[in-house]
Amino acid sequence: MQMSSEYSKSSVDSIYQFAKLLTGKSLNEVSQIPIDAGNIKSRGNLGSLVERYFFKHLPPNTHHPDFEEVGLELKTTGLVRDSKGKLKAKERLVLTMIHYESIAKEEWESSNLLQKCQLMLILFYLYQKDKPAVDLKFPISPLLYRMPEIDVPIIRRDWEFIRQRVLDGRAHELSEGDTFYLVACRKGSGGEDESLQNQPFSNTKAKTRAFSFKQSYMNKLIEGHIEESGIIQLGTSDSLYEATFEKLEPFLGKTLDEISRSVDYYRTSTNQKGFKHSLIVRLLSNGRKTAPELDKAGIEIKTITLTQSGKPKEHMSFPGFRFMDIIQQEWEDSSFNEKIERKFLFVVFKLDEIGEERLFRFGYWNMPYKDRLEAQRVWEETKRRVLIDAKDLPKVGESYLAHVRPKARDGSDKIRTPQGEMHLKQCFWLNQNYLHKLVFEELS
DNA sequence: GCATGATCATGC
DNA sequence: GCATGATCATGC
Repeated sequence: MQMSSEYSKSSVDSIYQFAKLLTGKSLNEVSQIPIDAGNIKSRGNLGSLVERYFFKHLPPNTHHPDFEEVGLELKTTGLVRDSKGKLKAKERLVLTMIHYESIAKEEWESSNLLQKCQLMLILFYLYQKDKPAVDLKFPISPLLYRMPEIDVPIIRRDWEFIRQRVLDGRAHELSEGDTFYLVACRKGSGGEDESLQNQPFSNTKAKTRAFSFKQSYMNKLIEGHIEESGIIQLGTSDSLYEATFEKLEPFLGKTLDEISRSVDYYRTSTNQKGFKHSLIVRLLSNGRKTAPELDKAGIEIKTITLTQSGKPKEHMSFPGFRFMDIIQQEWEDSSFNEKIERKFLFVVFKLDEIGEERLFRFGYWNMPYKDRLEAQRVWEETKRRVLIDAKDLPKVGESYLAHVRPKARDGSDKIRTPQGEMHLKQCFWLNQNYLHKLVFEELS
């Protein structure tokens, strides 16, 4: 992918857009400065490596946010997969140290915590044991976290609870279970003397603590973020899923042109009807015309384009059939049956306000049994009617699932019917309405 | 806006 | 030359 080497530190959006370039990559793959030998092997501190090698930004050594000018704090945090393959927070997100002396004098509105954490850019990397930090990938797009209005009262209450403990001279009694979203977590090494601090209203030393968001709070954020960005959560770590995800996810929301440029493959004619399909194959196969791995798995890549209102622009066609063939076949060995039993990879585009197509979502899918029965019904009905009158075949209104329509090279692409006439070649189509339901109910 | 009819460029 | 995935076009 072509990388822009510049971003503006005075624009949140610019920083955010720049950060998105990390999506699907590791720091090593995108770093514009060679990474020092010492850091190449490092297994920790990815956050500061990202700041140094990716953002080329030296954060202020103060309690101000990393991007001070726009009040944006940068966080880098780990993800792991649970047993079902879902992405989860590896741990709590540490926000900022608690200074017992100063928090006692603070008000919520002007608190250090709020200044630092109401606007954060959170980068999620996929944690892998023993792997150098610079090789860890960022599998999902960064999250621009603005403390949700609905969460503010709870976080504020948590903050006030912790502050009150300090005011009561009970900072040493703080525990993670005290609060709901925001917790005072232990910070520092083994709990030896050096991790003890003075507190203003008691002579008892208190453990060094930092504000952090609970792991469960992080999981909620991640879940919401994944859903919102249309990322499909795949219930498997199968490498094919993984590979597709890594290739497509960075382009969610991107225009067709941007995807086109990324693989250096362009539409040559406005009438190139299979262009998006070819483009996606190239994107998935590192620029090749075919994706043998997906072919081998019998995966059927289909693109769908939605109008601004979210309806599929077209029905979806399948290979053409010959009248003289279908009347001799059984459903089980028909090509339509063979096709719909496959696993599909749907890649969905949507027209934006100015008519530009953007990658909207994608996902694997296979047709549920009940719908396969309906497909069979339409197929049997087609076979029955071809024998009677090949010019009268199931129309779109006759099934919620599929219908039959022409599929020909041109007006002369006609074939013989059992009635002895020549008629335009036909194929099965999945109905727009069915695709619509599928995209919105089964792909997310 | 929908149903139906009619093709298009590509790649093997 | 032909199958394919997909889109364009027309009429109501």
